[in-house]
Amino acid sequence: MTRTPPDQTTAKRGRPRAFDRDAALAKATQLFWQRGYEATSIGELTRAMGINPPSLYAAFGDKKALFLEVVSTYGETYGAFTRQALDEEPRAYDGMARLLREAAVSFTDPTHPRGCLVICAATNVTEQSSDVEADLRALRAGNIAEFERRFRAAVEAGETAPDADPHAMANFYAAVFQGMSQRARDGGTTDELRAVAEMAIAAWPKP
Amino acid sequence: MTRTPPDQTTAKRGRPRAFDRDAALAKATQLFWQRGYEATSIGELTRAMGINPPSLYAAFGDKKALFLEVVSTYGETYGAFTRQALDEEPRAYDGMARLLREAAVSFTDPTHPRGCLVICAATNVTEQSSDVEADLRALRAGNIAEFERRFRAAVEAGETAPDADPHAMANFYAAVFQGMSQRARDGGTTDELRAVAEMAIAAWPKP
DNA sequence: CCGTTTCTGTAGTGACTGCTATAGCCTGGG
DNA sequence: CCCAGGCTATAGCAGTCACTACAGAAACGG
Repeated sequence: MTRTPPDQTTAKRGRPRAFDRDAALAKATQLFWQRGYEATSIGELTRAMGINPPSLYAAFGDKKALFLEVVSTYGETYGAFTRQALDEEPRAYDGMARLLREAAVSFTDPTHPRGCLVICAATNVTEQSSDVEADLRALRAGNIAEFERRFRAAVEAGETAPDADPHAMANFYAAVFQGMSQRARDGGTTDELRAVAEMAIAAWPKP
Repeated sequence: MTRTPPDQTTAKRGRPRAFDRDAALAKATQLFWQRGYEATSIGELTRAMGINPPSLYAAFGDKKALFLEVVSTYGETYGAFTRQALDEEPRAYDGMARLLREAAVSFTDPTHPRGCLVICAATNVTEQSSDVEADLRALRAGNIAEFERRFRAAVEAGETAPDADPHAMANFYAAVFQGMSQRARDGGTTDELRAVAEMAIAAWPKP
């Protein structure tokens, strides 16, 4: 293990890297997001990134590590709106409504691939990549658990009908969110996704 | 083009087939359903079907044709409940409710892979299989169009609020259905999917 | 019996997969 | 100025992919 993780502040001995690491990562993100993990080959990646295989492996480790880094930065950029919506809105209802409405826009944004990378980029996978699939699955499970915690607090705070079930609500809104991603991939328009969001918001068990 | 399509009633000249074509197709269905189209290799298929590659190609054409035949029989068996629910229930509300409740059971049935094959078996795909992806996409689009037709009739029949939007409703229930498939793939239980179904059913715009 | 037809297993095809050995290039520190 | 360190490109690794040429086996009609 001689490879240094992304750490651009250390001493700069040796020949400097000839490409922009962040720009290359962004290119990889686009490809993985569009085609998925296994359907994107190293050849496609290096071509899009404008580098040769040894440079990719020196900079990112291997295909799996590159993908996980893509997923990580995705969560801090494109996918950050979900956590923000829940964190910044005082009431769970407002947070979930904002989350779904912003998803309708983000999932159909023409400046990047459609849908959510965490949901769609590692679904059809061979046995040898089942750990990558499991990683994304765990991310999704964490998000749903976050939904449920938020909803449980909301029920206790009287923001819902008193008999509302936080677990059921978390599963419902997760299914709607993941369904919206799927619909976006299939070509659903922003307005169509917005309509889905509004019907799901209207299903909130009001107090 | 000397190959004969599945036609077991024609004259039986030549050496007879040594394996059960339907049983082999069922095995292929399980594999494609579980892993997806491209992640399932001919080697895995022939091993599971108990035959050699030439037998597979003689009986089914090629990988793409085999998959499409799998999809076709899937629609007449495992996936038939969706059409039946809408066709057999006089009221659209009852049809959709039944469809979602049966999906909660079917998507988590332990006797076969989870979720819906049409939704999940060709999502991450290379360029050379984009036609397969498009085929399933078209099937999904057809189902949504069917939802919308059914809902439009329901609105005109006064089975909903008068200002209900059939297009929005079709998109909403399609998203929930596809989301339930995704949740099932991620390990969601029958009861959790049932809870999702009930919240979606409760969102029906009642008259 | 023969000849035709179709299936079967063996053993490959070329093209691609993720990945890397090697050698040369370019930089810093001493 | 030299050398060590890290990046670069070329070229190629073993393995797998979907698919098939070939020859033998098993059924039919005549």
